[in-house]
Amino acid sequence: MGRQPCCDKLGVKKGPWTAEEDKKLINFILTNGQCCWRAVPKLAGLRRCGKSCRLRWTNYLRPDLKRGLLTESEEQLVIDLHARLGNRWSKIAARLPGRTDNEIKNHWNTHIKKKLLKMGIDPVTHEPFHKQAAAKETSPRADHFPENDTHNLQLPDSDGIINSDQDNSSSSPPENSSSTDESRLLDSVCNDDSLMNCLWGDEMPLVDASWKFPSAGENFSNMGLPSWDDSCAWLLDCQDFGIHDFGIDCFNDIEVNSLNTLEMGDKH
DNA sequence: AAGCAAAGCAACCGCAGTAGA
DNA sequence: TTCTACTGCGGTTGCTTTGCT
Repeated sequence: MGRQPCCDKLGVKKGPWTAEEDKKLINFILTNGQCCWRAVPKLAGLRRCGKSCRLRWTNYLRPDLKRGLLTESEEQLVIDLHARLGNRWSKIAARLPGRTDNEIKNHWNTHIKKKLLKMGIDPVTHEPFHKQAAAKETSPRADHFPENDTHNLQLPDSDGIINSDQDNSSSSPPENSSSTDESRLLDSVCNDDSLMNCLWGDEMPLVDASWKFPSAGENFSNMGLPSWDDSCAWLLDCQDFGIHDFGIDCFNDIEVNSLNTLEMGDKH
């Protein structure tokens, strides 16, 4: 007869995670791997909903996460992907190793949207505003808000990918901005067949960032973690508690050294 | 230094699809 | 086959930080 509810809601803590909670969650997952999230809070000794644990882990604690602002090229990639995929942040995030959908979504809403508006580009349709205005005059059907304009976006095929021959108008850089370095970068990306194949291949990330979780008893040292440049931020976070508090003794000397170096560099 | 507003971001909410009982 | 939990996703909220007056 059904299953137990995900969490009883009563006595479940909400709001920002404390360092102590993070520590418990990381410790638990590093020891036991990702089992069913519903059981995690109980087993880890957390007064949190399983959903909240999963979110915290995937958006913040995962060791393969990059922290910090998106680079220019990442940002440009997001713009291009958004033009093709729309607000499907998880799909977009899948093409940017080490980035979460939440992070990209936030970055889009706070930075990229404004940037595009400044450039005179509608962040929803990726069309220059002047072009839209012209279309509005010629077509009464265009008389609606872009926010609701899902038809104006190219609908992807079953793989979520738009045919490139239909894509020229929506994703090619608008005329009034084509002289920027960013659009040139985008051009080069779009013109690179192998790269585009990689980009638009079925569920194929730019870099295989699929993060295999160690099964119980296994640790991270032999599972091909992403580069230390990419993942060090996570460890720096861990430094808040002391890395060995997690029982992560699997890091080799080089890794710990690089961590120390980064830590030194981070001091300001 | 204090107060206010804007920006940034972590976390929550609710819905939809999927899978198990 | 139906019901319900699980999971993932996108939208939204609200707290914290930063910048300005």
